[in-house]
Amino acid sequence: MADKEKLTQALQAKKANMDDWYPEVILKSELADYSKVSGCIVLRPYGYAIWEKIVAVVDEKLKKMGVKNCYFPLLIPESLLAKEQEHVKGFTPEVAWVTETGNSKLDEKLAIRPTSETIMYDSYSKWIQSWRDLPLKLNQWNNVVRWEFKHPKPFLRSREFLWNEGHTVFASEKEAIKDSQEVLDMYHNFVEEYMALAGAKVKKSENEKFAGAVYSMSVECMMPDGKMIQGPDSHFDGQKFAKAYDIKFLNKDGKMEHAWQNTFAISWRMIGVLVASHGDDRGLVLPPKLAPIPVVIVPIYKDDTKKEVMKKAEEISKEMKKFGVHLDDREEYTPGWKFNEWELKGVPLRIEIGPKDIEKKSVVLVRRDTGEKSFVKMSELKDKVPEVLDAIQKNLFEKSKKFLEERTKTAKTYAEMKKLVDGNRVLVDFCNEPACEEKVKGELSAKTTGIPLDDKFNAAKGTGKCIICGKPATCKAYFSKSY
RNA sequence: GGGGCUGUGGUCUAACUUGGUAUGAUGCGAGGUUCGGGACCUUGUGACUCCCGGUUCAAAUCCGGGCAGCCCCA
Repeated sequence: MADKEKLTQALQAKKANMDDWYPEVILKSELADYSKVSGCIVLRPYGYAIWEKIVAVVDEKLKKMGVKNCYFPLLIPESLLAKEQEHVKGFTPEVAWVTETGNSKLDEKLAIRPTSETIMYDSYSKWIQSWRDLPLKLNQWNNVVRWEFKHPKPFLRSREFLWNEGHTVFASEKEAIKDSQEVLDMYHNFVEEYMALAGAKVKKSENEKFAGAVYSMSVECMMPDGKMIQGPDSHFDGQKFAKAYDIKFLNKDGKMEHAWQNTFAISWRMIGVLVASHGDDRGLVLPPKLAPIPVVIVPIYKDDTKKEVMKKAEEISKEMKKFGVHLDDREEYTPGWKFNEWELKGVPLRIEIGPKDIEKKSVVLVRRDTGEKSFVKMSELKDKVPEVLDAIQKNLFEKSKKFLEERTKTAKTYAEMKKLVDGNRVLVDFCNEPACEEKVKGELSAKTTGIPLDDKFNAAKGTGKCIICGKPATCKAYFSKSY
């Protein structure tokens, strides 16, 4: 009971205290666990199953775009890492190094990859000779290490994390830009349609762009406390890396040119956003499209009805196999116990079947998102289950969208922004100068979470003066507290 | 970057102020009884009290350092 009380307390604190609720629900639902290494978490099978689903969907989408998977080494020689100045400056404070093996020191220390631009582009410079070698679209699903010094948080800020890193090369600027936009759209679609999270497509400010990029775009999500968090991103790198790593090709006219490049990524951080956004006082709430177990059947029986109930439950389970149904046939737990456990684990839909249901030739459906119970004829179950799963998916997204809209404000003055910035994202006229952004960081602990992009990737234009410095606004930008 | 809190079987916890090898629950194993919202009974199992050092006849308890987790502020 003590265990239960503790759990309930922490879980019921979601609204009041996210910081307590969030790690608790991750541990109790067996998504992940802490490890002996600070900032490095253990992804347990249930959590890994969600990651596998994310990988499966995104991987398929990438392949459709002509991206091929590959694998590059975990270790990167120091000399390679140092070639692109801005990139190095951005990453070296967080790099973990291998300096010795066994008892001997290495001549050149090796970086554990914080990202793989440097080692991949060294190969690219060899592989790309002619315009016929382009475009080159490679991706790897791997792990990277960034030794952050802020307090780690499972998924949201971990020192090692899983992600994909796509690195594409094109013969022209136009092609590269178009491709980076398609990638961002793909991620945006994934975030909204599969994760059921409202995602804002934005261009990053000068201050927040990726180290080495010409410009960066991302999908930004809002956490329940109104702080923004960066989701998947897509960067246009121009020819910066091509020049640093000597990636050149002979064009159709026989002239040597530097190639144009993009990079893009989505990480397991999104699992954290998913957990925090959809979860409630009972635990996780998973969107059907990413739930390892979308539907669970809980049989209810007494000794004399056990045989009959189980037979029917197995029958239904088989019939519904394609929806990913799991039959909880454990005998050592009572139905009530199972209800609670599966709710904690966020299973979107529960089917209850007991003697009374069999009599009426129906079952009880219970939605995780609303808690709503309904009675459904067994004969209609095959149509009803996908319908309800779909409704849950939509409902989660609509809730997320509404939340983001409610928490989106505009401000005309700095004072107004100061009032609104706690718990909202605030749209203002902005000059896009790093100095202005640093000022806001210092004074309000807030930063830009991007310049809004429309469907055609036009960045929102400024219509007056930057509300921070008063110089002409070159764009509109969202300011908010962020993760 | 600055400040604070915490660390005891797998989990949650009592004892810490006032030093004497650890309380209770949960979990786990076995058996029985139960099963429509975390049932119950019997019995068994499980902790060199985060690590290193110091003080002491004696340390979970006091002191120092480390590690880890959490919170607040910049």
